Amino acid sequence: MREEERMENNGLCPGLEPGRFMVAHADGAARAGCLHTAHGIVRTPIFMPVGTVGSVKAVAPDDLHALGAEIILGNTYHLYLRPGDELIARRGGLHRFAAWDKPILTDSGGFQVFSLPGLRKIREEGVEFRSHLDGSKHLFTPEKVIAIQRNLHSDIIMVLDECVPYGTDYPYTAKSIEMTTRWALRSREAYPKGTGRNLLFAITQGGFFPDLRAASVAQLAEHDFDGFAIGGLSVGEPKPIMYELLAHTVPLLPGAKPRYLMGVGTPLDIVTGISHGVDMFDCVLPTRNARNGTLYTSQGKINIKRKEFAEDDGPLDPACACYTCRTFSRAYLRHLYHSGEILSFRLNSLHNLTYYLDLVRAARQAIKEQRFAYFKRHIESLYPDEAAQAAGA
RNA sequence: GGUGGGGUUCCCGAGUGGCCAAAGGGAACAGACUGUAAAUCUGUCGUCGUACGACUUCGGUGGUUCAAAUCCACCCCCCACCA
Repeated sequence: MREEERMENNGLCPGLEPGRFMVAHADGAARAGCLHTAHGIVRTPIFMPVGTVGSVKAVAPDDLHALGAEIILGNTYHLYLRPGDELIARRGGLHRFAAWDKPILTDSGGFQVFSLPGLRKIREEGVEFRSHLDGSKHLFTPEKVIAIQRNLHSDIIMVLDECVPYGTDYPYTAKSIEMTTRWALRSREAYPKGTGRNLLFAITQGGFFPDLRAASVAQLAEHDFDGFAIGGLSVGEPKPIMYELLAHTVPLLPGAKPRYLMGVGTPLDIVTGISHGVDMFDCVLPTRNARNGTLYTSQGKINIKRKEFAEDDGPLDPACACYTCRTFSRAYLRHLYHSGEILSFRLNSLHNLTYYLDLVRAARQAIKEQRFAYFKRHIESLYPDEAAQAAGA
């Protein structure tokens, strides 16, 4: 099956050069393509499991290979603080250190500046913050963050950005995108095109103001980044607002470059993103929810801890081919959850990640076969509450 | 047989006259989780009622008191030590 995928890969994007991105199929705004990184080709649209500290929680690389993960995430902030990017560099980089030989994208730490409350100062030079581990003070500059990610041997380096919370006013947001742009340009200067094999992605921001979103994209798009991300969404805003902004922003991003919607989202969010032309996604939901008992199935979302599953001998999802679904009953998975067993985290994570990877694979296939709109309606039908909410009901 | 300690709402366990349907923890039930300080957090948790509230409960029985899980008497059971 892996071999088959590889052949499809070759068939999908013949002659794709290292470091390049290619759109092979389009269906409306949705597109399917390939991104060539230093550690191999990633087929888009893709979901990237989150492995913040160099580990996709509860899941080993073998499992990730089995469920078809093509690229995972690591985090600059966390790995810099512990065990240290230089230590990882001495181990031969994050791939070798973590025994993951496929691509890795590393987030810049911009999100941590946003999400970790407490002492932090954002100024032109960079961000001063305190470690959540020991309270020690650190300074992240755009240049420093690039250096850290190069030490990690990241395949896709994200620039340092400022992610503003929902509710941030217009004047602040307007200034913020200007600084995020300057930071991105400093990042590009610190790591000129052609220096190494790592790709460099810029992050567009703009809060919840369409014109600022457009301005941020315009400022960044004229420069030679390898990809463009949309940051600062799904930070507490109502879903219709996020969807409107997504619909507004994605088409502005350069069509020839990969487009990455950061930190999003639910299956519906992802399919919606794909429909607008997003190529890459990451989110903690499948792994975090797995650990908290919320599982995604072909019938929609279920909470495995519910009493109704206590004597349910059926598989978690009859339509799923993952190890968990092939092997265990809902009753057993519920028991493992209630007993606080470590195996619960692993089996649930395995399943949810399989669901997400299957989802993007199915989306890719639907695009290829020109039936993406139908596919999207099907996914919407699985999450009626969320779809209604997104529609503003 | 003696001496001492104890029996509290599903479990453990606070509570020694009114502010007690009774702290806290656990279990149970339900919900949340979106570039992971998340193996986390929130709610419910005697019965009936949407609620103000009403009713029943602290081993048993009887008593003292305006008022008892709390005081008294007897009884039942458990634990420790001594015989």
